[in-house]
Amino acid sequence: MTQRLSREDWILAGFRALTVGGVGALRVEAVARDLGTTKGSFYWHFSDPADWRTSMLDYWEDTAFRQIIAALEPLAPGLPRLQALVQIATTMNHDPSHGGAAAEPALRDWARYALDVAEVVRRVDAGRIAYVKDCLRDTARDDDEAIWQAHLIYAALLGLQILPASPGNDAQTLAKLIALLIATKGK
Amino acid sequence: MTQRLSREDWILAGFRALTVGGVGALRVEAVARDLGTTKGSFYWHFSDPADWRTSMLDYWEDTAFRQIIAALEPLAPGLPRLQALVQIATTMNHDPSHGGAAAEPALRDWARYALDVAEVVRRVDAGRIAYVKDCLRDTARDDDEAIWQAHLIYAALLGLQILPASPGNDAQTLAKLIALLIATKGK
DNA sequence: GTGATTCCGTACGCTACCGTATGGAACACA
DNA sequence: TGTGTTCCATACGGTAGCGTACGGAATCAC
Repeated sequence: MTQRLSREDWILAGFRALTVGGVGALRVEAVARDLGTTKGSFYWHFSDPADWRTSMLDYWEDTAFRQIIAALEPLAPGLPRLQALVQIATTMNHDPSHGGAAAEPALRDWARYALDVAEVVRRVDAGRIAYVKDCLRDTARDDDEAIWQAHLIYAALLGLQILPASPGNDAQTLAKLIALLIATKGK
Repeated sequence: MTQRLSREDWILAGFRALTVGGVGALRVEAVARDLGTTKGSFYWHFSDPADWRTSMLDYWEDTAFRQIIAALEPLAPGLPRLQALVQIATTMNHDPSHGGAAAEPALRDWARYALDVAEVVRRVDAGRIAYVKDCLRDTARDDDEAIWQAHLIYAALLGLQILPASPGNDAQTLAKLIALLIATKGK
């Protein structure tokens, strides 16, 4: 038992609550019970729930974008990175519920009711799409084609994550889509 | 002002609340204020909030699937229906907030925390995908290909609905995808 | 128009959460 | 061992929603 908690403990607990129960589960006293403590701890580490949520957003923006991109740096640019990205995105979907991809649907829903959350999600989406577009630079005919292809790939990825009835096939479906898009080069 | 309310009035008001504020906004007294009445009305028409939500699910399952499919019946089977379906799905996204497509993201998030909701959403998704697959019957090489193509198209549609401002048009992106999939026939 | 039925307003007790205030435990360090 | 700091538990008042009870208004039947 970690007796004394840190800010990060509360942030991670917040993501667990968000993943399991959605935005409505981001309540101080409920999460305190989950942590085996009281809100006395919370109000020591955070000024108010808004402060908590802001910290969660900062944390997520870091793990959801920068860390993944950094993990792909050692790979060769272009298709290898894109294929690895698809692999990561489709497999880490149901990972343990820390601040990773499992909380993303709830976070995306949260963004529909809170402007600051929407802004963070927008930045992450834009960054990811730009990254995918960059991976398609050599295979696409021109810049416009790379843009809409990246958009389509990312949208398909999001949609497949939503659909629960396609386990295991997500990576293959996306691979087929990418192969299809590349095959149209020059046509 | 409609003085006396019906069950359906409460159901539609529930979808408005769901669209604007998410699952957390499905509260009796708050929606009662929105309707200009009190919860005395609610507990007359419904036994409890669970009854309310069940009725909303029934209503949605009807409008989200059966009505749309019925609207496509007069069209010729195959591609015409699919193209019309894409047109409907991409344009009615931000329609007035009755129990239509605008509430669907919130409903989909709701499904992640409630088993009965998840079951309804699963049925609707499965039905829609089967319908798309049926539209692809003549253009796909075999049944398996039609299945994964339908899966991809529907996933892309969902993903594009999530992404806020798509460059160009969602309908156009989907049209390109469909054209691409059809062009691979026989290859 | 009057009686019965349908529908709604209001009041009450209950629970859950927020935010603050305050005392005290746990720890670091001398 | 003592002392200051860090961190947490508890208690309190306030708000919001749930569910019920009950009375009264609106509407219908005839």
